Amino acid sequence: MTRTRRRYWLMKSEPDAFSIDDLQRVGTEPWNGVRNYQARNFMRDGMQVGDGVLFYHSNTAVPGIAGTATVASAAYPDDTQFDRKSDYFDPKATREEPRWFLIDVEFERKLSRTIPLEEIKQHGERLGEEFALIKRGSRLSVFPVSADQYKFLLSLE
DNA sequence: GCCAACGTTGGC
DNA sequence: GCCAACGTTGGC
Repeated sequence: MTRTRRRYWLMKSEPDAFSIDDLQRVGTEPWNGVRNYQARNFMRDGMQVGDGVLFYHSNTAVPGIAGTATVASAAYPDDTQFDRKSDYFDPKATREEPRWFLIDVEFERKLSRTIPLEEIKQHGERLGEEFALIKRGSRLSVFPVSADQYKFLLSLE
């Protein structure tokens, strides 16, 4: 078997809906509800068990990186796409041809403090202006982070 | 295949 | 709550 270098990702969640504390409580959570093709493709085609995840709190008073997690499963179909009663129901998806995939995310640790977006932005030059978190207008909720970016961001803790 | 209209994201 | 930026939908 070939060994694959661990990859890193950033995943956004609105803490009112699901926070790092919620993840700590449940341990592992299926990352359902992603309905963006680019984000889906990262989960379906890019992620592997053991990959590192920066857990980001969005749409909250102080948005920022709140914890770390790991990818805990291979990609599989997001069940909510088949559930008529779910907000994430997709009438065009079928069991035979699912449209949306997810992975399980496992709690690693909560940071001693949330690293605020405002502070991260001050390191744009260090992180690269193309970094999706600080790139103007970027709304992607799942995207790759380089090993260097990962290490640097956590060094701000 | 174009593109206007619409819905969503997410910082502020 | 506002609204800029973006992605998706659907008529043509």
